[in-house]
Amino acid sequence: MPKLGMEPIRRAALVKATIEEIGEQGSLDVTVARIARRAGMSSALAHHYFGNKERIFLAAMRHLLAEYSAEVRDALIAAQGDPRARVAATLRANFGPSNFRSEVVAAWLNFYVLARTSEPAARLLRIYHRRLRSNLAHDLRPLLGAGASDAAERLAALIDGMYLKQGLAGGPADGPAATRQLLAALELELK
Amino acid sequence: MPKLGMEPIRRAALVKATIEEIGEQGSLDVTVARIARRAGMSSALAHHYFGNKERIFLAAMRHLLAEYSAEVRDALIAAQGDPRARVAATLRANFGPSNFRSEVVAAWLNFYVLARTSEPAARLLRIYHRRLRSNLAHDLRPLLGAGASDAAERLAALIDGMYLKQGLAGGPADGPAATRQLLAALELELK
Amino acid sequence: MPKLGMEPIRRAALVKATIEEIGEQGSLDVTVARIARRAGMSSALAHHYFGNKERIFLAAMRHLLAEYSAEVRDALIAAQGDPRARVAATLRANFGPSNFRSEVVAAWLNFYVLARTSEPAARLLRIYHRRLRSNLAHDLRPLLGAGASDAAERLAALIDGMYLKQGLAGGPADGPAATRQLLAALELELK
Amino acid sequence: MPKLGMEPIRRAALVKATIEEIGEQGSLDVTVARIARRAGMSSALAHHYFGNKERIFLAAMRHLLAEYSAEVRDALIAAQGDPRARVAATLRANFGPSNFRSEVVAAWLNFYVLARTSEPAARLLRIYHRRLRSNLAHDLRPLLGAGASDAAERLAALIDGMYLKQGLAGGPADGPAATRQLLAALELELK
DNA sequence: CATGAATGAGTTTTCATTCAT
DNA sequence: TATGAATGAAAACTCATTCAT
Repeated sequence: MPKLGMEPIRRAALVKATIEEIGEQGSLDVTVARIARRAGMSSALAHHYFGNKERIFLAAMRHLLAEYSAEVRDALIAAQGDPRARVAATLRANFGPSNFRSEVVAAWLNFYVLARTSEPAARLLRIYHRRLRSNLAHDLRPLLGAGASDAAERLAALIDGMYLKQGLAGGPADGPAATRQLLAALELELK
Repeated sequence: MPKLGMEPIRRAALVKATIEEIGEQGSLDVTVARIARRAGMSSALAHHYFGNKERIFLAAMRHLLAEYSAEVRDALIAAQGDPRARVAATLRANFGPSNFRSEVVAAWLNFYVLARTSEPAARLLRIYHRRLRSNLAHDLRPLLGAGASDAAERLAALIDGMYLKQGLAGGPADGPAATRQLLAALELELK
Repeated sequence: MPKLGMEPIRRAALVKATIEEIGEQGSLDVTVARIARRAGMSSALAHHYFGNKERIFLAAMRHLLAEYSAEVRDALIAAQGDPRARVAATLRANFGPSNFRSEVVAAWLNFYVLARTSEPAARLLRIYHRRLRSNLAHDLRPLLGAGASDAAERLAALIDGMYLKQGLAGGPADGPAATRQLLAALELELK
Repeated sequence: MPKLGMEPIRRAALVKATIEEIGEQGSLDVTVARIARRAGMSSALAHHYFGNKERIFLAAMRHLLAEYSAEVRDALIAAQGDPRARVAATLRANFGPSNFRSEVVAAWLNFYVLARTSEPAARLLRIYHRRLRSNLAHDLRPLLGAGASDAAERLAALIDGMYLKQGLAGGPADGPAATRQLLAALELELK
């Protein structure tokens, strides 16, 4: 017997299953049928809720991005007003346990690929990119002045590079090591 | 009008077409039929020469890696013995016109994804990763001592991050800008 | 107009179509597409229900074997306890109208070939072989003692030989003639 | 440098390779390319000599049949005029080491299947069938009179049944055991 | 005599998506 | 709300066969 109010539950289950499936498979070549089975429903229902496969992927991306944003936001709140602490907090947030998990990194990498095909996916990724860079630049400005923007660019690229490295390694993610490297780079940027 | 000695010509044409196709499509979801057509032959012939699709991809990766290695090697020769010049040359080589072309970057990104599925692809990528890091570390050692290894890691990750950024941007690649950022980072590493 | 509970109907239709197709074609070189069309559905649906071609073949074999076993069983029941009547009944059952039809014989012959490639098919055929021989031997024991086993072997081989002959002839099967020969052989075995 | 007079050598090599390949593969699903490679030549050359695949198969059948006939003929010569000895010799010849080899049996079985598709193959097999039966009947006539024909039919079918059994078993062929059974059946036929 | 080159045609299998229930 | 039924379209891969050399 179908229940009322299932929609958000189903959608969340599908998003979760999508990320797990992509993470496990290491590729966007996952079938709607498998995602749906993992989420405990038929593929027809998955289509009912999302319309098509691309939209399932987009929802998963949005979920990851939202989780990521929340983690950064929390870190910034904790850092209060101190610019240097804020930059460090932003960097750290990228490698916290909820973002820098092996399967999330894998999904992330694949969404970069998706972005080459799907304009909405590209848009989402660009938003994330811009926001990260502008956050960093904003907090680096008082410390570095005109050079803040380039420094932000470098730090952001370094983060992405660390993700890529982790994506290639395949094993469990070593967040602390990555964090250490980022903080060292920050140190250098600040002389 | 079959001719003798076509094999190397056909193989090269297929490798070239594969990179172009992946670059254009922005995804590994390219068909052997399309690659073959672009290379001017039937898909059956492509299979005849490579056996299967994965092996076509691997040949394309090997080609890119070889091109890359050649560029780095040439740059190092030009830099002669000076460590600092050698590091700078290595960094520059990554963003030279033959490596940092839009379609090559796209192919590259996709090979990272392929590496999650195909062990041979992962092996190739790991070799490249290790070599880049050890090259950098070797030349940084006289300049930085114990910190050379971490610095090499950061510079290498920064390179990858720049590729990722370019991959996302999609437009024509701006090698000089990327080079500038890398040289700035090197400056910082060397105090 | 999809209906519920189609699975058993579809499976049965595919099994039937497979036997007909093999019988008509006289070879295992039948395509799933043709089988499916004959069964009134798309080849995709055939795959949905059976997974792959081999499993379609195996289901067809199992069907034939089950039909065969049922016919033998019924004949044995009718023969009651009398050993000689039981042996005769077993022999007759092999050439009854449901087993000794031209297309069934053709399918049978092809399953012998399939058994050389597919272990599950070989297993099925071995079971049938063993069962036939042990049934015969069991009922011949009281009549022939130690020689029962060899006699069973001969009668069983004779049955197979008759199938082979029919398979080669190609025309409509002449069950009564085959039965007559088998019963004559039985006569000889029993002196 | 191509040599003169290669034709019979090439043809023989192809026939041999065909039988081996079918025997090994246990199926007619062997490719011309594999047969040719096994015979040490290109598939193009195989086509040059035989025109098409079916004709390669037919040549292999003819070869087997000729070998078989020779063995029977030799046995009959050895048996001289004695009818009973001639029948026994004919039976024995079927299970001699050159005919009753595992791979030959496998090829044989597959040619039965081929005969359902290829009229020339069917013709060859019918000739063999008829000749075996008429040979047996001819020699049984002085011993059994009117019953000779039926007895010949039974013995011939028994031979085929033994081949089929061996074909299913798959292991090395046990000629002596089969011979023993055939001679026992002959014994029974002759009272 | 001999072969590498080449392909058209075909086959299995997969999958996103739709629809009646 | 939920799903089993159903399929069109596509893709990888295979192979007999042909042909120029």
